[in-house]
Amino acid sequence: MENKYNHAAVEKKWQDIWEATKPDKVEVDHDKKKYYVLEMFPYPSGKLHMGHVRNYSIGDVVARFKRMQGYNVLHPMGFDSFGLPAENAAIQHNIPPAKWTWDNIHEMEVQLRQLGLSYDWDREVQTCDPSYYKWMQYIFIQFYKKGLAYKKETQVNWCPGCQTVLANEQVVDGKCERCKSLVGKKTLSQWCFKITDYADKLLADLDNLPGWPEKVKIMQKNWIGKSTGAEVTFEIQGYDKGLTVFTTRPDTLFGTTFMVLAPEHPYIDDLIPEGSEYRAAVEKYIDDAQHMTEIERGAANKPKTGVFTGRYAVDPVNGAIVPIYIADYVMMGYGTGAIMGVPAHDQRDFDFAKKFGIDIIPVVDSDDPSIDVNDLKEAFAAEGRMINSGEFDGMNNRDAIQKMFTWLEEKGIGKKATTYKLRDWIISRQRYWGTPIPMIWCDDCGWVPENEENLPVLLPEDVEFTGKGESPVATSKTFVDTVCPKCGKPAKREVDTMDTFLDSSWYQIRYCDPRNDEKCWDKETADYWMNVDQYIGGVEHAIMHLLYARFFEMALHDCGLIEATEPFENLLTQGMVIKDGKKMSKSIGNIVTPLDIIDKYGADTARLFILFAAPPDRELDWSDAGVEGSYRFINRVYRLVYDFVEKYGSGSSSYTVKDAHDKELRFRLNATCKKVGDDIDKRFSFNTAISSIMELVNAMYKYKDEDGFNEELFRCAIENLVTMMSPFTPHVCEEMWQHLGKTESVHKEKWPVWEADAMERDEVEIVIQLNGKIKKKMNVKTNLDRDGLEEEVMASDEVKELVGDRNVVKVIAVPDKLVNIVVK
RNA sequence: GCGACUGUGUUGGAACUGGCAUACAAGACGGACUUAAAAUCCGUUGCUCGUGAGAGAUUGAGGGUUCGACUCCCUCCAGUCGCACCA
Repeated sequence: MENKYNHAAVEKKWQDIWEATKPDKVEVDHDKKKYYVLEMFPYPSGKLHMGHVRNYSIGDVVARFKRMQGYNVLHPMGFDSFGLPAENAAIQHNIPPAKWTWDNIHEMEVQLRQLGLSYDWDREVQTCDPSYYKWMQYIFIQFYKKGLAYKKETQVNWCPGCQTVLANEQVVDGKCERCKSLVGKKTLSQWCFKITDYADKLLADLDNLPGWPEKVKIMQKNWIGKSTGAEVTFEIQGYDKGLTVFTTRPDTLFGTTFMVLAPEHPYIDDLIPEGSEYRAAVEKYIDDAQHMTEIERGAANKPKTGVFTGRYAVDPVNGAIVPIYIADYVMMGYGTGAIMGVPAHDQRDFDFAKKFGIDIIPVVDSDDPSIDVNDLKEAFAAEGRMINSGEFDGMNNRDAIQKMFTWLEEKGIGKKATTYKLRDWIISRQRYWGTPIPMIWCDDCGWVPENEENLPVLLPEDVEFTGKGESPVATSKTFVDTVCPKCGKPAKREVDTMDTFLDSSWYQIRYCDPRNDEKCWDKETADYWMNVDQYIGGVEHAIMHLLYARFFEMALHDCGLIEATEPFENLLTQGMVIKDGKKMSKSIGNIVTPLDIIDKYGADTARLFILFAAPPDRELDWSDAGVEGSYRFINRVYRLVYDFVEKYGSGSSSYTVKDAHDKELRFRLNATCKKVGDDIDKRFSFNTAISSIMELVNAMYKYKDEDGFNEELFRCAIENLVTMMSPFTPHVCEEMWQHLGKTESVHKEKWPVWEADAMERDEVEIVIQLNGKIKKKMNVKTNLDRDGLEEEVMASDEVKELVGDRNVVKVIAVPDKLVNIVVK
């Protein structure tokens, strides 16, 4: 051991040893309790950023701590390596996506190893590897067979600049993230997953996830967007089909004064035929709507627009004749794409009615005398008493809603219905760098899945990257033409690839059995490890990734491939790393590169700082001075250990307590063991765990200079200190441990157990309050009961003087804490 | 607009179940060591008043519950994030 802490040498030394001896390799062991800790795997952009360091430092502390507690810990790492940036590199720099990606993966592997993370690297997966995406294709086929995958005409985001389809996440503020063109819409035939089949289960099972942040559950709940109401069918005059609307307010049916169709509604072409005097205006309106972006159309407070169709509908509850309009404030994607307009009780309908001069008929009266429902300034959406509604008059409108459900059903004009905001998941991408969809089009048999023994369907390499039009896969001369797996006739392969969110929806299961060539995983093995006990990642994945992964787990369960129905038992969403109050970004120029920090201070310092500076779920403000502080602390501990070993060498750590200083140090040591363990295990409060370790170190420095140095006790304290720090700063602790004469790794140690008798103290300082204000402090015996404490305190001269001749009204005594004397 | 979260010294943050507000760290200042600097070690350090012992106010603002509130309740303000014409 060098007398000065040399982070570069120490970290290199132990990383090499760990790489050679693989201390974190795990297998199924039914004699041990398992613990599966997982951090969201990175996209291989080539460079690690501070967000990664934070994410993986948190996971590593948990993994190391759980191992010390005796669990069989699965802690894997891999790469989410399909995706658009690789393809952009191909287009811009003519580098094959595979080369670009694999180069980046190798670079990032090196950087991850430099952080000293305790992964079982033998389980590493890369989603772009054929041995991985083979099983992606297998799963797709299982979903297809279950009826969960289907192809349909659907509207997609279309970038006119790049001449290609974009995923929702590639549309930023209504613009293409690459060329900044305004994104429009286009109808294409796309593969979809029936995630909506699971809408109810995805929603209901959120209640079975107490280990998830409330915030994430609320976001998913809103995204699924369940609402219950009624479907009601209106007759259209002179048309043979009825018009069905969805409403959550059937109590307002009597107040309907118009109807609105979404511009994409399928009836429109039929309802307003060629030759109709309204046709031209309608066509123009729909055309304008088509060319509007989501953002333009969806902008809040956008003035209402619309066009009359020339048609009228009949309100089934009262026979009223109401005009039918087309307006873009009604969305085809929600409900039935048509609404009943009740201007008196819906603000949007109110705005529309005002603009088009439509009647406003109130059907719910307010109890508030300041609101006259016959002269509304805005829609009245609150609770009230029914009016103008036939037999429902006089009822509370909430009761009327319930009555209305059965009434509608009896009359055969409607029924109770549930709708969701959640849409089916469009998974086709007109992209190259993704998993090929293993489907074949045969003119005779239609869509046929590739035979499972022929998987994987490999991505072709003879493709051109033009960045335009359809998938680059279509340009391959070897890929497209094939034969039908069913009838053997010439057939064509699907050229679209899968959304990369599919790849990351099941990787957590593949990690359980990552080298299996025969099956996607051995079910028994996967059932041993799954589900993930602790998942850690950024909150930006609260909806998409986490919802998709939950859907996959449920669907895979229904395919008989896995027992669990939820993938992630507990979820920790870590906050962003910011600097000077702003997000780290190139344009602001406030990026701090992990490699620079590792170079200057070492990985242990980077890890310690990032865990110490803020609680894990909050934003973390990067501070160069703070990093210095963490570095100083590690040095301070190192010196403490070094000086001790130089003087005393190795020896026994079984001690006897000799004096008050010894007793105090023993108390501090045990209190720290308890607090650090609890902070990591129960609260993920790494910052306070570290601060109490710092307090222990301060106490040890103080003890060292006091009379009666007890070598064995101090050795015990040092050993426990190094053990407790090892999850945070694994390299330097391993080095110090060795220096203390230990031959086994510190990471194989058991977490220190605190001793109850060490925590017992004879005296405790309590607070004396007078009318709730702190006046004095007093030492009393510990464990006095309420009465005993009150008696002792009230008997003391100090307190008598404090109270004086005032009248004691009440005394509140809290054992071992305080006594509050209420006087008049 | 709806929903969620956050608000504590100069700064990051602590206070876990209502019981000593400001732990731990950063910064600043002072001292020791040094030819000097760095490093290290020790000390001081939220605010106002007071020479001082000490006193007073204080956790975004205001109110409430309580013997006692950073913590619970109500109203409001500011910031961050998510959703957003969802029928």
